[in-house]
Amino acid sequence: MRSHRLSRRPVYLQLRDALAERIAKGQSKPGIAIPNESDLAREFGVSSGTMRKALDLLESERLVTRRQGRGTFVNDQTSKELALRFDNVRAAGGQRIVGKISSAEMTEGAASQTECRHLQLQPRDHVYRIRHVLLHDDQPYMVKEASVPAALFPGLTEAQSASYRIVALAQQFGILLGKATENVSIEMASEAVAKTLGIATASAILVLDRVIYALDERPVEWRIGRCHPANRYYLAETT
Amino acid sequence: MRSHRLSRRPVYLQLRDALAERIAKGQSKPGIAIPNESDLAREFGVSSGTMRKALDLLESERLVTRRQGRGTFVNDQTSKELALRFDNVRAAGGQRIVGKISSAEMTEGAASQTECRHLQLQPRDHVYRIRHVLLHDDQPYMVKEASVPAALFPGLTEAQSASYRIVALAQQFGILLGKATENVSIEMASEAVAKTLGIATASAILVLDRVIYALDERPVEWRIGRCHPANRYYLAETT
DNA sequence: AAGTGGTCTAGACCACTCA
DNA sequence: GAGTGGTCTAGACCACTTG
Repeated sequence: MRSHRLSRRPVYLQLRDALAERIAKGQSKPGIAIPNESDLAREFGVSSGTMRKALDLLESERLVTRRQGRGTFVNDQTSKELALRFDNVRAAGGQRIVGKISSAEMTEGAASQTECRHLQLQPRDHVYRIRHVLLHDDQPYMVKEASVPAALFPGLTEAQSASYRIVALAQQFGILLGKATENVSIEMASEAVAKTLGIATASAILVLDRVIYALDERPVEWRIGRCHPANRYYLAETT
Repeated sequence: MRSHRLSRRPVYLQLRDALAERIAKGQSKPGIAIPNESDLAREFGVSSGTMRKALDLLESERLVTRRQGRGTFVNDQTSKELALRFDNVRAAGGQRIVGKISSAEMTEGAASQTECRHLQLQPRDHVYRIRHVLLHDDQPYMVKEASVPAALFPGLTEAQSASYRIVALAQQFGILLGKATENVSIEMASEAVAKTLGIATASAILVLDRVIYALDERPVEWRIGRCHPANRYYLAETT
C-alpha cells in the first residue's frame, strides 16, 4: 500500500499532507484531539518515529498543538492568538490593534493587472473585492481594500464578507494559511482617504500592502491598508 | 559521564550548546566542514539520532549548512545572504539596499534610560555608540544611530567601528545572532536629519527602530535608522 | 567505490496530565 | 495508574556528491 515507493516524496511529508487534508476538510475539528502517535502510526502502517516527524511538521505549521500528557489538538485558526498573527500594527503602548468594521462592501469582477500579479491569476479569473473602514477606539484608523481569488471562495456571500476576517473565511473554505509578506511604505493621503480617516489631505500615512499565502504557496488574499500613523507603528520580526 | 542526568536539560540541547560554543569560539571556522554525524555521535557518546537532532537545530539557527553527500559546514555570518538578513528596506524595484558608509563616529558612555530599556542594561553599564550616514547610489539615504553593550564587545576600537557591520563584529567577538524585532513608524524629519538627507525639514521619513538579539536572547544592538522613503519600502515577512 | 547527510524502523524509557 | 507526548537508542537502507 501507500504507493510503494512509486512517489519519491518522503513518507513523513505524505503523512503531513494526509493529516493536513483531514484538518482542511473539517474531518478533524478545531479544539478536538486527534488520535495519539502510535494509533496514527498503526493506521498508516509506519513507525511511530516517522509519524512523529509528520506531527512535528504540522505543529510548526500551526495546524496542531501538542501537549505532553494531554494529546494533540487541532488549532482553531480564528483564536485570538492565531487570527491576529498577520496584523502587525501596534498602538503606542505596544498592544495589538483590533479594528472593528464600520462599513463593508463586496463586489465581484475580473482580476485587474495588479491583482493578477499579486494573486498569480490570469486576466480572465475572477476576484471578490472587499472594502472596509476599520475603527479603533471608535475612531477610523484604516481604510482597507482586499481582493481574494473567487475560485478559492466559491459562493462567497455578501453576508459572509460583511464581517470579513480572512482567517475565519479560510478555515470555513478549507484553506490552510501559511505566511504573508507585507510592504510598508509612506504615502500622501488622497482626498478620499483623508476624509475617511478625518485628517488633512496629503498627510503622510502608512500604506500596508500585504499578500497572504496558503501553506501550499497559493496566494489567498491581497490587501492594501491605509492607516493614519499617529501613535501607531508597524512591528516586524526578523528571524 | 556527561552529568549523569543531574541536569534535566535534554541531551540534544546540551549537544547543540557544545557545538554552538565551538563555532562561537572560532574552533570551528566558517566554510569548513565539521565532523560527520556518526563521528560526532561517537565523540559525545550519544546515538546518531540524538546528534542529528542537535545538528538540525544548529541548521535552523543558521549556524551550519548541511548538504547531502557533502557534509556539514559552518556558516559565514558575513556572507551576503546571512549578513543582509536584518536589513529589510528595499528599493522600488524590490532589490535590497546595501548602504555604503559615508561617515562614522564612535563614542563610549554610560547607558541612557532608553538604551537600558532596549538593551536590558543597568544604568552603570557602558555602551558604544556608532553614528553613521549611509549612501545608496551615492545619495545619503539613512542616518543611523546604533548602541551596543560595551560588555559584549570588549576593546572595540574606533578602527573596527568605522566599517561597522554588526554581523561582522558579532562573528569576531563570538556572539551568535538570533532574531530581531523592528518598529517601523513615520516621523517628521528634524532640521539636522533633513539637512543630512538633503530633504525639506518636516518631510515624512521612515523611522526604523530595531533590536537584534543573540541566540541566547541577550540584546546585542539597538539602532534607530531614519530613512528618506522616496521609492523605498520596508519588507516584512510574517510566518 | 567511498563517504556524506536523509529517511525510516521498532522499540525503550522518561515526564507530564488527569481521573 | 493509565494514557499522552518527549527523549533516546542502535541500527538499516536510500540519495547524493566526489574522487
